[in-house]
Amino acid sequence: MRTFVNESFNRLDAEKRERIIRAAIDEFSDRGYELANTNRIAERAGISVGSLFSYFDTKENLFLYIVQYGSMIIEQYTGEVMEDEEKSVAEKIEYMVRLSVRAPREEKALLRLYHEMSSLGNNDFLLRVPHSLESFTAGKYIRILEQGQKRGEVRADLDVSLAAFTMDNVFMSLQKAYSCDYYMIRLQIYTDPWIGETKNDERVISETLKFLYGALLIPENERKER
Amino acid sequence: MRTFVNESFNRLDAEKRERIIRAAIDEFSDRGYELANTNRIAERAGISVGSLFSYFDTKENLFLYIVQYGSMIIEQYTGEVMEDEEKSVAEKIEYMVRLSVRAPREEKALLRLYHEMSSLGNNDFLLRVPHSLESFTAGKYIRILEQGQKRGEVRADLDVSLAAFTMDNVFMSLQKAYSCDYYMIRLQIYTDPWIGETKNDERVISETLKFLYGALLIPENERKER
Amino acid sequence: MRTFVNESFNRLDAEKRERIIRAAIDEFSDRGYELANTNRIAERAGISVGSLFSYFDTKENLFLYIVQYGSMIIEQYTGEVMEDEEKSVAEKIEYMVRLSVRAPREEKALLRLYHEMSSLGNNDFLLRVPHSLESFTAGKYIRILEQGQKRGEVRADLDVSLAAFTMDNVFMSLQKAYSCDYYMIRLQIYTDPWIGETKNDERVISETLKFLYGALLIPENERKER
Amino acid sequence: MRTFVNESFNRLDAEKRERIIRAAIDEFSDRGYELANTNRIAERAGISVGSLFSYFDTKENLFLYIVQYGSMIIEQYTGEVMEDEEKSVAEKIEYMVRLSVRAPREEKALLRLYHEMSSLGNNDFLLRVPHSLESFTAGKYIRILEQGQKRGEVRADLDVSLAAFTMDNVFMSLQKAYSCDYYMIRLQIYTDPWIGETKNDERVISETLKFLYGALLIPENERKER
DNA sequence: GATGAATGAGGGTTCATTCAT
DNA sequence: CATGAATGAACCCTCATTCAT
Repeated sequence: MRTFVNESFNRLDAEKRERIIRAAIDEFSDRGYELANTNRIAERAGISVGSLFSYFDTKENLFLYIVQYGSMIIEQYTGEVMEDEEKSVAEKIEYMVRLSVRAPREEKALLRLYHEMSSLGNNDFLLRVPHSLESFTAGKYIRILEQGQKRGEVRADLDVSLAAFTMDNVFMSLQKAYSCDYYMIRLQIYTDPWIGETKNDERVISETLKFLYGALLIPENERKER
Repeated sequence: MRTFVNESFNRLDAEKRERIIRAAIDEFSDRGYELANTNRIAERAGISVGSLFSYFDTKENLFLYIVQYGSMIIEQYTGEVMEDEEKSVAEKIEYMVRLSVRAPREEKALLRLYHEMSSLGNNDFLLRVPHSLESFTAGKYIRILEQGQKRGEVRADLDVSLAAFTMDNVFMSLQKAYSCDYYMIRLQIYTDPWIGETKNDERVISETLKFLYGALLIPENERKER
Repeated sequence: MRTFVNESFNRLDAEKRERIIRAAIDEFSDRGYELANTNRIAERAGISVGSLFSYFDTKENLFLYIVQYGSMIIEQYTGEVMEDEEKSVAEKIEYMVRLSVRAPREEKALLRLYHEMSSLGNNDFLLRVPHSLESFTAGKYIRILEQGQKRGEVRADLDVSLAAFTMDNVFMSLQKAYSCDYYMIRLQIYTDPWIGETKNDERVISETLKFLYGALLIPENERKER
Repeated sequence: MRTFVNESFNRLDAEKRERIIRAAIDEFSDRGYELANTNRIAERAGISVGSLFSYFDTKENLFLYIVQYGSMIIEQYTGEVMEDEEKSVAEKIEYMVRLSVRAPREEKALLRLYHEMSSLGNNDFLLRVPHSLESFTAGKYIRILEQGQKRGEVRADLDVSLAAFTMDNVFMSLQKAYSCDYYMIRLQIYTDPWIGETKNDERVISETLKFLYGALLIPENERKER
């Protein structure tokens, strides 16, 4: 795995490292890559620019490191539930949908950052972005669906790769709706009729689940016993 | 509807207006909002900066106008098919999925631009973005599903607002995968196993349709006659 | 001839152009290339940095232009005397020696600048430096000596290229002694015994001439009539 | 003689001292004074910056010390030959010319350094530069010429101070032509016609000698016996 | 004495916007 | 109305020097 950080950064004590990472996440997620200001990141972190640039050679490297770091944090959220053999596919999907709605509240900056990265748009910069999170996630989703097919929970006629891709799209869209202003507004446009109703989240969750179950699962009453 | 453009722009002859719009679309979609350069836009358009700023008060306004303009173009693509009473919901969905894969080829810059806007991320700027396209689209999708429910094509237990939202998410993700580098790479991660196979597009389309039909439609053999 | 300047600069009125050139010459010759500050150059010239960088793309280009400009000025000094068929080689040499002592007083900054360029030391930058002055001067000196050989004034056994080179070295060293602190001190070390004596310049001139005549010319009484 | 170094440096063992000096010479001659980096010098020398700055109070002092040191090395090259009573002036001049061509090959960095110093151009800094080498050399050259006059080898009408100065200028120009890129290019401009010929060095040497002999010496057949 | 992490002022360059012509 | 020269604040990154360990 490519490394974007200098040794010296890893020698720092955890508290300081954390401060710097948080300062960078906040700045990048507040203003986006271009508008983020390295001097301000240093200031937010309570260190000098000189130090910042001794830890990371360039603003780009700092950003890439932060993204990589964010990926790890997000991976942890998906956690062990997904690997749990006992859990049904339906339960795992529910876990992910709930996470997609809940995570943004706890790690808003991190998810914005993630969105920011995907927005780098269209320069060569992008090729240096670490896609480890995507690969990891993709593999996990595909495996869940494959296993679900074997167990008779998931529709046998689906191409698991593509089904996993589309499912992930749904998760991602949900996360964005709960972390980025633009997507939040978009959600509100759709849910305008509800405005003022409580328990919106619960409703979003249950409807999204209905959607995904319909798309992916074999209705319980039709499942063959194995 | 808020207007971001000065009168003087509308008095221009169509050819010049078109030139300016294209120059702006290209520049914004090539470099993203922050990196786009108003001087270069003027140059690309063959006019002076002074003129450009007499048509649009600020870079922001220019961008917003361009996005609004792009929305109109994209709206046209969805066209009359969607309103056609003769067409089934399944046919309309198929039309949209095919469009999501095809449109990026024809209007890549426009779609990137659209993505660029959604990436503006998190500043007050965003609140001024025209959401007319979203509102329009949202309404259309909701109506289609409502009608589908009446006709017995669409699952009756769905909340149409939310179902439309999720369906739109799937369309959007598809469009991004075919117009923005980052999302293209992400798609490739999922479809790695296929690499080298031909007819990828057709496969993406058919699998996405399977997904959406499963999520939204009542299987034909279960439909009640009305 | 490579051009380091943008069109816009040439469109400026002469007075402003002169001001900018002088400001740059002064700054570069005062502080040397690395320490010269483009913001200060703009300030000295009474323009904005923005303007300065619209005339010259980079500090490097500005410097190169200034050097090229300086070369032209210096060339003019050598003037027509050198081409005058009536003048003897001895007279031409005397002219150059006197010029080498006098010019630094009138164009100290220019000559320092020239020295500064030769001091850029050892980076690829150097290869972009215009050597037109050198080529021009070299050609002129070589021609003078060749003609002198034909006329029987210059020793026939000399290789004119190398003799011209060494003669030029002597001129250059003299110019530096009169324009750059370091070389001035060096001259003083040699002439320490004289300190306090007046007419030092005249003495330097006459001794340098004696040196060069001895090296290059056939004593008058030994010249063959042609 | 002013000292630019702290006691602590002299207490170091010779090997370490040498390492530091070489690192500094290399860095200064590679990049020039302004671009030379003290952190890199320390690194090249395998010591810490802290130590470096305990030996030398400032970058300037380090540079001045290094120049002084280089002077000593170069002095050694002129060696005893110059003092040898048996040798004729012609032989001594030939020795110096050959040295001027050869030395740069062996001590390129040192000579560049020397050139770099003379390029410091025009700041008060310069006044602190050690001119011991110049004084030493000047004295030596003057003495040689004086002795030559007494012996009837050197033209009696010359002012030895000035003749020595000009002769030194010729040596210096030669050294620069063989150690600094700019002056190398200048030499090539003069010797363009020769390009491709071998034995260029030998030719430069013999022509330079012809030049200097003509300038300084009494032709052998005209010498009075003493 | 030795280390090397930390400092922060400084500089080349860009670009949205203005305004005299 | 059109032009495009002019503006200057803002930003990424460097590096000589210090000082706590």
